[in-house]
Amino acid sequence: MNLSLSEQNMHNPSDGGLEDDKAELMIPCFRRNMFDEPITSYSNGSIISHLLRKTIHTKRALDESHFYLPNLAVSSSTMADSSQEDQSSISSRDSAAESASPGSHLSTGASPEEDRPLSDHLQAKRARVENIIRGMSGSPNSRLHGENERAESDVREAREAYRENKRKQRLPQHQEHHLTPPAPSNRGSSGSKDEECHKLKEQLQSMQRLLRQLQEKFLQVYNQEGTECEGRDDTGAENEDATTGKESGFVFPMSTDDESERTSDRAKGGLPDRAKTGNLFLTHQKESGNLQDTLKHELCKAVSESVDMVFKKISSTGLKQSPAQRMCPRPEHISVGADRKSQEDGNQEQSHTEETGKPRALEYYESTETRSAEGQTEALSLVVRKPPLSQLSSVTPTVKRPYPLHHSPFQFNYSTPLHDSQILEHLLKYGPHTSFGTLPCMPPSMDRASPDSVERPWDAIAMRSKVTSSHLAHHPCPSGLGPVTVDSLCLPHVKMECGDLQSMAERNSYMSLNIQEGLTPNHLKKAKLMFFYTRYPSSNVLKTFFPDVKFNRCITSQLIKWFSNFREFYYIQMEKFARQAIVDGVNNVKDMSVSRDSELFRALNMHYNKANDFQVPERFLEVAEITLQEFFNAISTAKDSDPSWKKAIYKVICKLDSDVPDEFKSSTCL
DNA sequence: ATTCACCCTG
DNA sequence: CAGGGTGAAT
Repeated sequence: MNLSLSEQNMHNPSDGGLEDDKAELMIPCFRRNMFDEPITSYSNGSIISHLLRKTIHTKRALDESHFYLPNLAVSSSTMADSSQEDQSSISSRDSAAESASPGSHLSTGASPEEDRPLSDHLQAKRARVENIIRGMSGSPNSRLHGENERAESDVREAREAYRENKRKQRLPQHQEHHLTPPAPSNRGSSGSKDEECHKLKEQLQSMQRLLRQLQEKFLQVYNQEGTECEGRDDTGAENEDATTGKESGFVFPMSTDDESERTSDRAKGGLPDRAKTGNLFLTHQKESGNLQDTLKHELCKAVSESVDMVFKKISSTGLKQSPAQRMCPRPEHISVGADRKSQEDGNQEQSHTEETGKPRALEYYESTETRSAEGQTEALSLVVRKPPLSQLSSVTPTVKRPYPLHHSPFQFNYSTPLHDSQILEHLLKYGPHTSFGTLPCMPPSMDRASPDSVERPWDAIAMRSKVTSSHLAHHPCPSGLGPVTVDSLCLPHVKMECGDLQSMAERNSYMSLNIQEGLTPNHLKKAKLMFFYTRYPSSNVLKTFFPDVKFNRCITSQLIKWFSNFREFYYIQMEKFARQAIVDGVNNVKDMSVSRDSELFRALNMHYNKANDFQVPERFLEVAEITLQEFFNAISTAKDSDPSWKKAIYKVICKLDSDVPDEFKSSTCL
């Protein structure tokens, strides 16, 4: 599914068997997400179930928890080991894990670690979880900074190795990162790194708040149910907070520069929970099932709200630039500020690693030029190749045209989690590589995009037209959605990278509604009429008479194929009527004539001029007659025994082309 | 190696 | 009408 899940599968490979494992599995993921990813890739229900159980355990076994501490280090090193293994032997498992759905943890066995005794395994996981909770109640700052560094470096290794491996295996991953922001760049500028750290801290804080609230609530209930209120060495103050509605007892040592976030988080997430908690106090012990459900529900809310806050926070930090900066984001801003939200994938990392020494503006244009040059020299193939992943972020600016202002990326509301449909919609509108924050401020030089950079979208449109052209007649294009929209689709990437996305797009009427470029049914009709004049049009003729078509190899081939098909039908009819005449006893070639009344002409006219709204030139009748006579002669003299007997006829006919009237040059002649 | 035309098929 | 296969021409 995504990196997080895949790694999750890798690093927790022994999650087979027990139902509990499924929930417990979430916690390592949860913890890791504090550092590098938002919590989006697991189900709330699982987490809540786990937390409900875990809180009890924590309470009872809290003082044991130090016993498990070493396991945390084991866990960390295990990740690193996995990452190394990843490059070699794990590849098969890797792909298996990738193909596995999030809910298929139970079936992803076949790992060496699965042989580990289950009790050990469970203990280890439990230890990790408990350590998290303990650390949350204790001094997150001290613990987190130490572990953060260690884990981050381990995770970094693992992730990079994993990515390296993954890049080789498959490039299209955009749809897999919708909800998973790219991992922080570790090699970027120190400024961006600080920014990353800051954001991670904020995420961590949110998570901590959530866990704390969870503990509060559950311990309240637990105390209510239990006979005594055990001294809660780590969260003692929380009881009061919960009952009084104040969280003053919680002071997160972690340094933060944004108190308002916490405040608003309380307002949004905390208070409703607490109101609910008040009700929970009335819940009887026998109704613990209902209580659990209620808790789950509330926790779902709290988690989602927390995620909202994190996203909102990140979004707002991304906008904390001067207006000028905002309007003209440098590439890394595009990546960091936008791609993370768009969840496209971790490519932004490359933008940091590339030519970090250069002035950004220079890098920006240089990369653009590089891409354009490549686009120029690269042969255009039917299957548009995806540019190397490492260059995607630098490509981004080149592909785009200026977009209408109402498409401003900042219109995108990041305070709410992005849903797949939103992502898809954005991808369809702006293209998968469009940073959500790029376009309204493209440099002027980008506006008048070089022919090469425009070529790619056209290529794809042409290809799309092959698929959708037959539908276009039934879906007249809204006039308001012109080439800009089509261009914005940036289909080459969609087509080549995301099979899934592409298929989704094909099912989306949005696509067929807005593609009016390339070869349309009208072009086909026009080509058919042109066939009355020329059976063998040169590519120059085609280009001359289809001025509204952006020609590339694909389009040209398609047009040539059209005329090939026309000829095919034409010659088939000729042969058929010639043979029929022979069968009918015609002996003289001169008896073979073609008039507007003849069956042959009606057949041809029906094929090329179905609407019969075009006056077929007389010359075509002559050519048709000549062709028919050629066939008649050939068949009469038994030349058709030669496998290539038709070629002589073709040779004659191809010389009979006449000029196409200039009226056909107008794209509006139809 | 590429392009094109033809042929066949669906 | 498009796609795939084939062979000739370049």
